[in-house]
Amino acid sequence: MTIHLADAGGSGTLAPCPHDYQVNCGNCRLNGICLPLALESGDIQQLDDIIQRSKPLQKSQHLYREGDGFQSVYAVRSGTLKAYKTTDDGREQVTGFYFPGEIVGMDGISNNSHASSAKALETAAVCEIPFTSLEKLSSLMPNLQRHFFQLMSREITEDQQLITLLSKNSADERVAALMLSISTRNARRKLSSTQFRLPMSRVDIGNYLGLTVETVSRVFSRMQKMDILRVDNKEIQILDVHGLQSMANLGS
Amino acid sequence: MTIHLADAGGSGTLAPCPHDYQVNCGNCRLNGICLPLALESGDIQQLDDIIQRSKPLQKSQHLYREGDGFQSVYAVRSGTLKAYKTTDDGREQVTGFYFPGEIVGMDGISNNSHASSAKALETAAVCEIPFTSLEKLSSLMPNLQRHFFQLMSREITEDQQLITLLSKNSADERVAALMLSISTRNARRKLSSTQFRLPMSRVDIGNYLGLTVETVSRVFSRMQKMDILRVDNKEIQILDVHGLQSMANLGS
DNA sequence: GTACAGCCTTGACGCGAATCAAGGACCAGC
DNA sequence: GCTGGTCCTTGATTCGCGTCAAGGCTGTAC
Repeated sequence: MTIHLADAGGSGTLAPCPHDYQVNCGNCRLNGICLPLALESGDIQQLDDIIQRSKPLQKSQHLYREGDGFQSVYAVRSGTLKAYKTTDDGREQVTGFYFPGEIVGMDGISNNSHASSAKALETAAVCEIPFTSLEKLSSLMPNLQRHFFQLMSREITEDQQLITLLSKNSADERVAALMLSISTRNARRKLSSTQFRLPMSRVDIGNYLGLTVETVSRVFSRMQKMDILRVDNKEIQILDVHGLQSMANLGS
Repeated sequence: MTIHLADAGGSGTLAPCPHDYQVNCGNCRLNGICLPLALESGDIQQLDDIIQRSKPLQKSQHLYREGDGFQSVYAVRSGTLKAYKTTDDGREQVTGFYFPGEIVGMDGISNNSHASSAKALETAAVCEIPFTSLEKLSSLMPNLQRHFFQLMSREITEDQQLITLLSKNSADERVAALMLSISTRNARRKLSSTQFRLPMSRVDIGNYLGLTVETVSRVFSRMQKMDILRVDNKEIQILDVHGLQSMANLGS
């Protein structure tokens, strides 16, 4: 038996990867929802040229940490990441979960340093996109520039939805909204929208939704009792989508 | 007596303004903190050429409404705006306050339609920046492209700070943090950081911070009793900055 | 001046989620 | 197998803020 992965388990930044894992934007099955969206094949090739692929992150390994110098944004290729900030008193605010096809790291652009940390919730692979290269390419490719503006704008509107959720909605509504969000994002990737495994812990969910673990757990129990969800540890099955939607009770 | 301002008081979108109010980016005293930041004078002229200035908005007049088609972003030149979303049940979530030199409307880029409404809290003037023109100019001027990326990224990090505030901090801490934020933004514009008039109502503050009017009012009373602030209706005087900071108890 | 509307403040009370506490389930390592 | 650690669940209690209610203040129109 041969060990292929040298330098495994390091907790620092990514090491460059000697081989490319035979993946490129042209043949990646996420290219319809990821950055290459709206690019023509010639342009995709150019984008592909600036992207660096490295060995996967292990569970709980950091992609970057709060305060690290900002160099790149990252497209998630597989697995899930969480972005979070740590407050003075050591508590954690999760600012987002990132699934395959989604871009993480855009909060580092404003100060040239990352405003949050990003950590793998399970084994995860990312495509590193050096930002200065992306900027140059964006100047040449209006579609890319526009798409990246749109991605940043989407991050803004999603954050604003979370703000509303935290400010106006009950614990039940918050958890229901998160389940629906995960369901929708799964559907985008042609996965089941009614049955999935949560990549994050109850603590992470609580830290994202502004709730304690106990409350999250109680909400799951309640939903199970109402036959809206079947919950088996991290396995979730949505039994009643409409029930879940009316429980989420989302504004506009 | 001659009336110069025709078409006053309309509640719709901005009417083009026949004259330019003798303002341009080159001589605007906000150009050190606004979009022209980091541009050379020749470039500033080009930026100035795409900007449309129109007559001021009256108090409570809308700049745009949720769902309106997205055409432009806006730089605040004077006065204050609030951005907000209305939930199904008619409640209002304020997503931000915008002071002179700040850019509002970036949440419309992702869907080509505004995700929130923007309304003047007092008489306010804005510079309208048509987005397609801004995109073209950005392709030609790397500094402008970068700066606009940074502005969007800052909006993201600020939203994330609000998320943390809503999720982790008490009513006292939230109000203290807002007062400090306003104080800082005043300082940026060379105004007093310790004495100012709040442009927004208690209701707006509550809708921004996820609190009720009553709670906001109680917090102000408490701060006054502790000699941290002097509150006279909308006039605020910060008596003890350090007290206010420790009350805000902000993470990282 | 008076009247009215909108905004702000203060008090009494109740509810929902945090906190505190205990125990069970699952997994990795031995 | 057993052990220890982490994660999850459930119950009892507490507390901060929302809700309800009443009244005062400010500004504007007349």
